[in-house]
Amino acid sequence: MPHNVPKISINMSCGNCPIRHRAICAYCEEPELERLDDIKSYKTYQAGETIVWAGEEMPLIGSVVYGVATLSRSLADGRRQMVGLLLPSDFIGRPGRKVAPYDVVATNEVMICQFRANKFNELIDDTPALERRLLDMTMDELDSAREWMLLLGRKTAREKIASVLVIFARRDAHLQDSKLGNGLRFEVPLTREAMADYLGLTIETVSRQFSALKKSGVIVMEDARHITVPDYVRLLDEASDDSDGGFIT
Amino acid sequence: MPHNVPKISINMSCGNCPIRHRAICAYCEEPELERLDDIKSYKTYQAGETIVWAGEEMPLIGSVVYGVATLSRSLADGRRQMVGLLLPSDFIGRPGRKVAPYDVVATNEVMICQFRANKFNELIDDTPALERRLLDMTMDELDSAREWMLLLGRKTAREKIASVLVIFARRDAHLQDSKLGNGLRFEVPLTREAMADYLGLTIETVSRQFSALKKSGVIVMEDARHITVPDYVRLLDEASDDSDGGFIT
DNA sequence: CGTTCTCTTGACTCATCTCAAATCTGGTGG
DNA sequence: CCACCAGATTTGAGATGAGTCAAGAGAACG
Repeated sequence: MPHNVPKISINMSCGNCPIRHRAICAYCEEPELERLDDIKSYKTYQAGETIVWAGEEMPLIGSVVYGVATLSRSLADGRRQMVGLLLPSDFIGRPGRKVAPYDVVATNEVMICQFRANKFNELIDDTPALERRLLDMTMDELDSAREWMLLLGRKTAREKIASVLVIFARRDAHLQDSKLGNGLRFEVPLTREAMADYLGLTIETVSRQFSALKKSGVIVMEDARHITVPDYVRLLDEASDDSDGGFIT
Repeated sequence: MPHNVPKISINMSCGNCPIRHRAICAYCEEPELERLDDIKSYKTYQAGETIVWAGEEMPLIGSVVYGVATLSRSLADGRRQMVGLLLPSDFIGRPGRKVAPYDVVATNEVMICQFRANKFNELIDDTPALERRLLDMTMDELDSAREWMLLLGRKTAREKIASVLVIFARRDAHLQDSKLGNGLRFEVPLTREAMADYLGLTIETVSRQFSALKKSGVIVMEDARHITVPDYVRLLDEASDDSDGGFIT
């Protein structure tokens, strides 16, 4: 397990789980948590490991506890598009689904809180707190998928890179519990290839746009994976992200 | 009202509504339907009318009864991306949402079964059939949004056009209750501009690809809005849609 | 019949991709 | 400690798919 990751005992109970208040279980109270406790188990996957293969039987349903995984689809000739990024507390699977529609790949070491599928399907049917939480999470994902459609369909390569950097910056500030602002330094959690798949670009274009943003002074690159943003508003501007009316988000 | 649309009385009750078995109310039984009946009203919008403005207060929550509407987002400089197509039975709105994240525009004349927002929010909280249906519909939408991400990020202009034609063909076959197959003839329900916004292209490119597919014999164009597909599998092939393993879908 | 809107086509530009090679990095074994 | 290797990243040169700008052809409408 990476050393900068919360220590988790395999016997951990839901009550002291790090994603307790953001995951599918967020709206549950004690009695419901106990039922979840009964049907869950933790499993870890290595960096690079494919957790689920698209087109094959859906082998699990559960939540990411730590690590980053990607959701992606491919065309027959190998062109690949990432369709989602799974961060801690995000949910994998759909109640009642038999065949997986996407590949799920661990980019880091990933721990998943897995539920036994048939048990979970029963549980969700008579646990409104669980179902409502899943609805809210699914609607949030739908909103981000649509935001991503705007990026994929209409943004330039430079805007795409700036946009993904904003996302990484936000994620990092959230993890560190620090504020977004100037001088922010964070790690790029994906390879250039994964970013290319995420943004609908080639890895060469990703690399070139990093260089271009560096040359323009929008970012400072310590190395390929460590970025400092001298002027956060400038970065937001490069992303053409008009969702916020000028507020730092 | 267009003449080829089901006749709908404004006093129609849920029991004989054309979208009764596919909309948000699909899982409801008589008593629940009656409660919906109480808080609903039908409203029609003209072709071209903007039903909801992104960034403004969400003025309604409800279902499309007939007609086609589009969901779209724009960047500050006017670049526009469609993020969803609303067909009969599709749901508009999110319980509890105050600000609309997308523009909703009627392409046809559209009728919407509207619910009073606060009443609907109350109702969904104690009507599991309603909530479960909304969850299923939202998950379906998430799947199609992700499918669309693959198209936007990785398909060529020609593949994009072929893909959207497959969608129109399916929709038409479904409406007509006819089978998909060779010699299929259908109407293109969107302008070239709307298709461009849908596919992340310009209208010129859309037009050129129509011409190219015509020249290759993949489609026959009676006029700009009426297409015949001599060989349906060929069209599927042009779309590079590998989701089905060769079955006609 | 103009008028207006949608659609098509042409000529040219440019952003991104493709193919290829160089550089950097971390890890391995001698 | 150093030489070597594999994988990740960067950079260059040239090709190309889609965009831009502009004009013309249909179709719909009053």
